[in-house]
Parts: sequence; C-alpha cells; structure tokens
Amino acid sequence: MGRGSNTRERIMDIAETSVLTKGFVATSIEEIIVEAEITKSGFFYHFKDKNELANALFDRYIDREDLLLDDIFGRADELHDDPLHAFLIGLKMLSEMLADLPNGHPGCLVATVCYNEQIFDRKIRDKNQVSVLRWRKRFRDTFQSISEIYQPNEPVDLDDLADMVSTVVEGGIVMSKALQDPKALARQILLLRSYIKILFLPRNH
Amino acid sequence: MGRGSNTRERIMDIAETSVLTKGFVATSIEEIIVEAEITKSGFFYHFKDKNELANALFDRYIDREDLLLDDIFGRADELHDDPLHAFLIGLKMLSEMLADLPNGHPGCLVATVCYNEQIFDRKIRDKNQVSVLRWRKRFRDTFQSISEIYQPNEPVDLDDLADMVSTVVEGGIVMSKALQDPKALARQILLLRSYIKILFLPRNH
DNA sequence: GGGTAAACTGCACCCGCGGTACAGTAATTG
DNA sequence: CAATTACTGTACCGCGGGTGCAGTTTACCC
Repeated sequence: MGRGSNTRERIMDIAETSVLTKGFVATSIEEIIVEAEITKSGFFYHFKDKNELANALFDRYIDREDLLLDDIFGRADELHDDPLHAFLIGLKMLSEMLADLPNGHPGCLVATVCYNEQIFDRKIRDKNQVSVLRWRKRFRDTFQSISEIYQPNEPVDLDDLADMVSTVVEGGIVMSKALQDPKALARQILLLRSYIKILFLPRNH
Repeated sequence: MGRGSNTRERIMDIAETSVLTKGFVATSIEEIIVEAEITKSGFFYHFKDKNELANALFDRYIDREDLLLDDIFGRADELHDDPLHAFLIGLKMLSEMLADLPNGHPGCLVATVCYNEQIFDRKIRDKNQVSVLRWRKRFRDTFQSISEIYQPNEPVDLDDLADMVSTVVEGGIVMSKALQDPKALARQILLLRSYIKILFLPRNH
C-alpha cells in the first residue's frame, strides 16, 4: 500500500456503501478494515472514532450532491432560456441519470441521519438541517424566477414547493428500496415534473 | 405488575418509540427493560431475540396504518359521492391529522427497514415490500375510479401515481425530521393534493 | 385448597464490537 | 540523516446481545 494508496478515501468509500445499505450502526469497523486491508490501528489513525467517520462521510456526500445538482441544472439552464422549461429539462435529466444507475440510487445520508438520530452527535444533525435548507434555497430561487413569468394555477408556497423536490427524492429512494425496483425513483421524479408543468403552464396551452 | 399488565404490549410501545427515533440497532434491550421495569429474562420470555421483536413491531405498525387509512378515506367517501372530491377531502383530513400530532409524525418503520436492510431477516424485508404494494393497490383503485370520470390533463401511470402518495408521506417524514419542523409533512401532503386536483379537474374549471 | 401453567426473576456466563494505550516500523521527504 | 507520515501489533476494557437454567409469584381451574 504505502503513501499513494489514499487509504482515507478508501475507508470512506467502503463505509459509505455499507452505511447506505445497512445503516450506520450495523456497519462495523471490523468489516471496514478487512475490506480496506488495514488494521484497527490504521483505522483509528485516520478517524479518532466512528462519529468522526460519520462527519467526514456526510460532508463529502453533501458536497458531491451539490456538485451534481449544479451540473445537471446548470446544463439545463444552458439548453433553454425560459426558467420553467429549463427546470423541466433539468428534472428530466435528473430522472434519466437516476434511471441509468445500474443498481438504483444507493440511498441518501440525509435520511440515514434522520432515521438514526440519537446515534450521531449534534454537529451532524445540524449539518443535515443546513443541507436540506440549501436545497430549499436553490429550488426556491428557481421557482421564484419561474413565478415572475408564469402565474401558478393554484396558490402554492414556493418554499414548500422547493421542499417537494427533496421530498420526492427522499421518498422515491425509500420506495425504490422497499419495492426493490431501481426505476421507481426516476418515475416519481417524472411525476413531480408533471406537477410543476401543469402548475405553471397556462391552462389554454 | 402481574397478569393484567400486558407486558408484551408495553415492551413493544417502548421499543417502537425508540426504534423510530434512534433506529433499531441503537435501541438497546437494556434500556427497554429498564423503562418497562422488567428483567432481561422477562424480555426474552416474550421475544426469543431482537429480530422477533422487530417482526412483531412491524406487523402491528402496518396493521395500525391500514386501519388509519381505512378510517380517514372511508369517512371521506361518506362525505362526498364523487371519487375525486372524496379523495381530495381524504388528503385534507390526512394532512390535518398529521399537523395535529404534537411532536410530528414519529417516523415510519417502512423507511427504517429500508435504511437498515441487512440487519433484518428476509421475512421482514418481504413484508415491507408487501405493505408498500398494498398502499399501491389501495390508491390505484381510487385513481382508477377517478379516471373513469375525469380525464387526466397529463398522461400518468396510475400505479406510479398511487406510489406517489407513499413517496410524499415517506419523503415528508424525512423532511420534517431533517428540518425539525413537525408541520412540513402536512404541507407536503397538501402539495400532493394540489397536484391531484389540477391533474384531474378540467382546465376550464 | 391444591395443582398447573403462565409470567416472570436471578444469576452466571460467552461473544463481538467500539474504543484506548502505546510501542514499534516502513517509507517518504526535506 | 533526521523527522514526519502512515501505518502494524498487541493487549486490554466495557457494553450490549444472547444463552441456560433454576427458582418464584400469580391467576385460575377443578
């Protein structure tokens, strides 16, 4: 192994997969070090305890998700000047990307934290809230731009509507896992898209 | 204590609360027996191991949820003959009921199982799938009746639409927990209601 | 009122896992 | 060549799940 082998990242990759499928508590340090081919001491050299690993996993996960959304909805904005149509294109691309994941979406650490609250320290629960509020801000801004052009056919709170993107993603992941159908998430995103479409597009198309 | 004290149910009540907030693995038998004021032997008299407790919890939880939905949407059907309006009334009542829970929805065991897959036995994962499919059937039947009268303004698959109810509930619970806002779930349900409304109601209202 | 079964208590013990402590070592870098 | 980084090895602790089994209380039935 030695220096160039990036052990810390390898530990985190192994841990992330395991945490998303089995849950944090069920992921033992023992199995991580076996798969990473290091010793227990090696693990605790990189992370002083399991909670520090959780924090590192969470930070990295959120950063990646943000980059992914920047990428998808950034590209969508390039493809259409109108904010509504750009967003609809973005949702379509998001759905397609999720449908193309061979084993389905691996799960979301936000939900993992929610369903294992007490075992994480306060820091990570606060970070969780912050990350959800960042999604809200992102999509609220989008819906703000849209509503300056299109008037919604139903009265809606734009913050709630922004949260609905997160809701459908988190709920869709749960459904995909429960149904053992990797494509379920993608189809739920398309339903959200359908809602946004008929909510803002004028009735006499 | 003695005979009439219904120890088994008391164990399950304590365990359910703990499982929904902390997760299954983080719920120790030790804390359950302290709160239930029994001994370890007493616990293992009722459940041969933790997995049997999980199975019992899950069965009871699903039964209660089904009864709740029967009640709410049954009452809604009594209040309006038209299937669309009855369903919209049902969603409103569901939302109001969730908003009235003092500490918000406690969480859903379906999601708990999804995010802790490997630690439960196969039996419980199968039951999870069955329970989600039962929700699908219930709401698919509703949307079937609706679509025989109203023609949707967008092409939608009725199974997916039925799943969206579960999606928004599961996702909404995650959002409520993450945001630490008990009312978030209720507001997401109302957005789903808004979608169903403008999806089926004719454009020239 | 005595017997039986249900519903426990008490105690002793094993294992796996998270975590600590600390000494030793191989490779890299300045 | 010295110092730092990135580990290994070993020994040990406490907690929680789980087993085994003998003993005890309580309710109810005959």
